[in-house]
Amino acid sequence: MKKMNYSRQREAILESLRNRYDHPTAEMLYNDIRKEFPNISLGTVYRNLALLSDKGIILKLNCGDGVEHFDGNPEPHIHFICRECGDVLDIQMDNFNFINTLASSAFDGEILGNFTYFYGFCKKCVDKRNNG
Amino acid sequence: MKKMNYSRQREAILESLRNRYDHPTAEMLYNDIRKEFPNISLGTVYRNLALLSDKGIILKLNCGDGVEHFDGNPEPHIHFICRECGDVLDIQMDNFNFINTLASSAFDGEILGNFTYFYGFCKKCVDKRNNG
DNA sequence: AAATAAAACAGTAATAATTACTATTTTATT
DNA sequence: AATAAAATAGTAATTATTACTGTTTTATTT
Repeated sequence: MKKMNYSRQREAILESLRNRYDHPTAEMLYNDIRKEFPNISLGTVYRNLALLSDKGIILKLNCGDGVEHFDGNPEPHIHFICRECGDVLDIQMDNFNFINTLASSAFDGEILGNFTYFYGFCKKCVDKRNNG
Repeated sequence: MKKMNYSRQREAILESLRNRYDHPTAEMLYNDIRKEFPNISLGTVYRNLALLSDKGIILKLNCGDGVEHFDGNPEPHIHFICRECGDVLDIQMDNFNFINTLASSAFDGEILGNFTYFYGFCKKCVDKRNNG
């Protein structure tokens, strides 16, 4: 694997991603980081996000809206997508990978893992519906 | 909802999709249908696939490769993606939606459903590895 | 069956997300 | 300080998908 030199931009991208919990797209991060690096290039953001997810330092998510989302937490975990506001949230469920065993017994091949997205309405939107 | 007139092209698209089990992309279906309708337009394929999935007659899948896949079986079911050959296969698992209940108790909001993809190596690729 | 209106079409142009290219700058090594 | 590799900004290219336009098909009404 190719050697990785330090870069301020990459550091800022990673830090920015780790400081937020909304699973942003490349463009969202770009807008964030521009405040600190006014002339960073969108290509730089994309390239570094690809690099970081190749190395397993971050996660790339396909939430179903046709745009790549990124997650600063590389540990496999479960996600939730709100049908109302579009937010992508974490669900903390330990030992969820038992479903791999379950699937293995229903499938003629080798199952290594899964990616699972739940959808529905987040607390914020449920509250808004009930109160507002 | 808008009324739907009959069209030969749409019928051919749906039939072609139902006759294959590899969860093709719009382009793959296009190439297939061109044999019967040499000057069908790719836009027509896209438009009809969108229409059909809006009506719940087919399913649109996001398999994580950045391209839309389609499934002639609109019943929610589980999918498997081969890391080797990229094939998208069905897994027949009844009562899988108990995981919604499981997730509900770990999440502060309303869970309506899930989409779950397993990945690994399909039988074909496992066999190839062992024999070839 | 002819007339009419709505829906669908083919073909093409436009859009959006992402990747590739290039000349320059930065980082790390000698 | 000199050098080579890696990264950058800025731009161009690519890919998947959607929108537009004038024409054809389908369905409805006379």
